[in-house]
Amino acid sequence: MAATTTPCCALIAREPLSETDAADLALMLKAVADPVRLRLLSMIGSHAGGEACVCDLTDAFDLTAPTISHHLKVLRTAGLIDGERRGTWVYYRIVPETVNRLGALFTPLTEPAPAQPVDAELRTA
Amino acid sequence: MAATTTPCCALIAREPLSETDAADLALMLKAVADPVRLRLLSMIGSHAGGEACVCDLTDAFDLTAPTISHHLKVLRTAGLIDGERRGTWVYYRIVPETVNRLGALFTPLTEPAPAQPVDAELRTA
DNA sequence: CTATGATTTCGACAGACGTCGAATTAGAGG
DNA sequence: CCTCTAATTCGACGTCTGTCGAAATCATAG
Repeated sequence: MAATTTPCCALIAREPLSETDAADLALMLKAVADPVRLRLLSMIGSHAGGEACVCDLTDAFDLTAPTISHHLKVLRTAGLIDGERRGTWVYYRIVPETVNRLGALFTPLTEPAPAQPVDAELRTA
Repeated sequence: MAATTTPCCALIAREPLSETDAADLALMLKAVADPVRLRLLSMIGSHAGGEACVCDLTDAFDLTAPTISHHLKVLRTAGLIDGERRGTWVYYRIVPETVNRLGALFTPLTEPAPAQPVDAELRTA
């Protein structure tokens, strides 16, 4: 019982990221690397019921509705949030699996190393 | 024994990010939201001895030395890596505290809520 | 001191990105 | 059917960003 534990660093520091994994992850990170989108994500996630109406979000910024809509689309395309129309309003909620994937990249691991290669962890929820 | 535990979501979904925190974090995330910089970070972190020479990194890409140097500067400015010159070569290593801060943002918390407000966690290592 | 190799700085350029106003789509309610 | 409001799409504009080649800096070796 020696070979399966690797008490080291964050996932990103385990082994060099493949070119395609890096490109993939960069897309997700780009989506989140903007002050407005960070706040949107945070507002949606911390809103009562776990979801927020676009109207609530728009009011919280000094930006036009098209701009907010654009940012929401970026987050949605990256799989970080999910939107649903109910009547006149559209409600967005966080997709925890995708958000967690980002966290796993940079969070130090103290657990035993997985049986599968790193790729598996990156791609799976 | 009721008020101090909040078994909820990631830090980012705890409460709405302040405007300044969001701007601050976006800077760090922008630094990492690029395929080349992600791979650089990964290569540095996973390299033997926890550090890598610029020459090693440059060889791994189809990019010119100035471009790699530019990306390293972005990572260094964001506080994600730290460089040191030893003789002819310059060696870079990861700054784990900064990297961990990113992870904490998106990683779900199952621990008791902190005594300090969320701001404290975002700013501290 | 000069030469050589490693790394960074500088200036330029093409492409990506955030923002807006105008126009469009989609329901709700007369 | 018409109107009103919510939200998205579209087109345009200025700015930021990734890349390069040329030049500068730094340290070791002759």
